[in-house]
Amino acid sequence: MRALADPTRRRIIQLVRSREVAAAELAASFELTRPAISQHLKVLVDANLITVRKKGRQRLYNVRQESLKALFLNLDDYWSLGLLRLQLAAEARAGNTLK
Amino acid sequence: MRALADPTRRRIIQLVRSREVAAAELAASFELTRPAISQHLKVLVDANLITVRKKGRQRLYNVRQESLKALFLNLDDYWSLGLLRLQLAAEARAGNTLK
DNA sequence: TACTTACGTAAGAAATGACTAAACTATTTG
DNA sequence: CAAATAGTTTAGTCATTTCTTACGTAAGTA
Repeated sequence: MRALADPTRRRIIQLVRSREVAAAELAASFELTRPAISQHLKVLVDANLITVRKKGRQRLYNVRQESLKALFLNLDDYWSLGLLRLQLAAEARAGNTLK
Repeated sequence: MRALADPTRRRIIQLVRSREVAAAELAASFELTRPAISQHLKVLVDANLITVRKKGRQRLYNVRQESLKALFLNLDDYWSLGLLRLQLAAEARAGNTLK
């Protein structure tokens, strides 16, 4: 949860959400130095929110959707939000366009 | 999001999740001084995650579930987690015990 | 009115966090 | 092997966060 507190890290997650991205490419998306991004990536990896894979001399980062989902489901439960229940109703109302 | 980074504040949210709780009662649940708790409460109120109500000389705090839900739904969308979709399927599988 | 209760606010210390520049490591390329 | 590339690690700075103690305030009580 602490790992999600920083806006840069949240953007990183968004960038690696759909595909593997190399560290340099990530750094290019920000106005920060590469070490700064590298450190953010370490935090995210340590928090188990993203994965790293070595490919040649680059490191490819990718989101770990399951961990993010688990985190949210836990909080939903911990705080008795009934979030999922809510959405269930909303989708039923909307005519069940997906399934 | 930053407001949720602190573990003390997350516990506070849990404590005020089901009913209104006075500041002193909250402080008693932690090994922190009352001013410390008061400051955490301020952060949570400023972040619009909980509400305050004056009753005589006490201040009653209560969670603002809608804000929390909105926060999570936004992140779910921002990160394309499809969290709700996932759960929808799980519940259908479980036999739709709630509705 | 004076005292107590239930808080909040202010000021400052200490810890944590987010950077940068410089140095280091591993991998490919000439 | 030497040089370049892709990246991390280290050391140090500055800003923010989190706490405590001391003080201030509003509401009930004797």
